Amino acid sequence: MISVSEALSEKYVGKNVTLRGWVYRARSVGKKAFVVLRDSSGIIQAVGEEPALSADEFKIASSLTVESSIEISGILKEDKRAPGERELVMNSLKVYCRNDNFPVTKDKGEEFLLDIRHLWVRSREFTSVLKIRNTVFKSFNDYFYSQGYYQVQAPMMVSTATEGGSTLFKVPFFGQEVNLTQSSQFYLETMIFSLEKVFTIAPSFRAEKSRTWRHLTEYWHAEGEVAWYGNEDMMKEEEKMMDYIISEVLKHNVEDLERVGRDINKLKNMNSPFLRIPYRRIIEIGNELGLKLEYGMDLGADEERTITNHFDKPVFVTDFPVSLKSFYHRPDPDHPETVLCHDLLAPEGYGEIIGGGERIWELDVLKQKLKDFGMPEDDYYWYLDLRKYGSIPHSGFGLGLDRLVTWIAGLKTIRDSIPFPRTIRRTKP
RNA sequence: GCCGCCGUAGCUUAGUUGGUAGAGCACCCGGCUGUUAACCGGGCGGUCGUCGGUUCAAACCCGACCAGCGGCGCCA
Repeated sequence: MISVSEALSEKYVGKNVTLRGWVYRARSVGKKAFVVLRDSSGIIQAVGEEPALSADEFKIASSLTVESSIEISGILKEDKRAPGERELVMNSLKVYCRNDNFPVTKDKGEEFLLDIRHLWVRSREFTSVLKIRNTVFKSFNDYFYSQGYYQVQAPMMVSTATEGGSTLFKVPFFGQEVNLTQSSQFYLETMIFSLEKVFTIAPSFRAEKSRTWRHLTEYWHAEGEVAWYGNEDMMKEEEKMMDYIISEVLKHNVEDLERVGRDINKLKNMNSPFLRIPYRRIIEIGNELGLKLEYGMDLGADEERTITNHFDKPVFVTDFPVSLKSFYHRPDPDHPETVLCHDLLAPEGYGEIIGGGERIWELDVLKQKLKDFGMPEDDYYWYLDLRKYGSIPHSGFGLGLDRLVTWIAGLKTIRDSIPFPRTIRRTKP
């Protein structure tokens, strides 16, 4: 038993081999049956005719249907007429499951593809997305392990919010209520006091009723937190991480990127250092590009698109005004009206994929911030304790892995980056 | 939450001024000695999203409901 990619290599030419998989296409011409077989590694054409196949087998081979599961044996031959220039000349055929009417055909609409996502995940296009996604997740892990980080896990059921409280999912919990987590950040912060450098990959949940190409209700959140790091240290780490992830995708997934239509040359250009532009300057650049921005305004989707289309590499936007960021961001001691933070905006109009920065580590400053934001100290007693006992400067970040995959693969919507997207109106399949 | 849009066969869709539904793909049958999303001929397949209204007559006009999509805001 060998895989399709092995069968396409030189070493099996002339040998009798057996392949298992699914029918990608089936055609018959006169006394010959052509079957294109698909497995996880690729597709290969097989040809069948009598007497190498029995009369019964030939009849079955010439009437196979799309996505039926089969096992075929035969001699591998070079043949310029076959796609891939190698094909299997069948001498036996076994059918595991013959389908009638596989629902996916050449005509497919976006909604229908979401309804039959459990079948669409077999398509060559989506298989390529899954392979790119796999490289992104693996290389994220590998990068941080190589830098001495520890992977940790935080609870998904929590009682405190990290962002605004209105975006929390409430779930019943033994007669009480808990929330599904929006971020593992605060839990990661607790663990830097023992491990110093930690990261996690976990789902985060947002109950915002977003209807956009860049939001999921449940998304994969990669987060890191590092003792003693300042904002600039954190950005440098993220640049190296991004370099590594992109180089790994370019190393393992060129064929996949081509299949999903990604411009690979653009991706090759995405190496560090990335630009660092303070928020104040972004406002000026936006106005030079014809936008009407004022200091203190948040960057909306249109503004972000205009700005990120202006650059051909990712851009760190730093030093946001205090009012635009959540309570845990550390104000710049030299410019207390801004916080020591960064957003990483992907170019080509894709926009924000990372948010991070220094955390407030002084107890009195954090208490004041909680008060300013109208958040009850009691709920955050454990977060405040971190500032009471051996508190240290530290920084962290959160990365939207689905957004990263969307950008790297050049996809139209974040829903195409994940096998089973959860959105405001979709929980099936 | 706000603004906009769509719903006809399993899928993609045509359907004029209101006159009772047509195609391509998939599937089935037949043909073809090398197909490349094969091709050619035939066949199967429709509660026109649901309910109600107007009309001699509704896929088409009106209303309500259901389902979904796009954009904004929020963020990763």
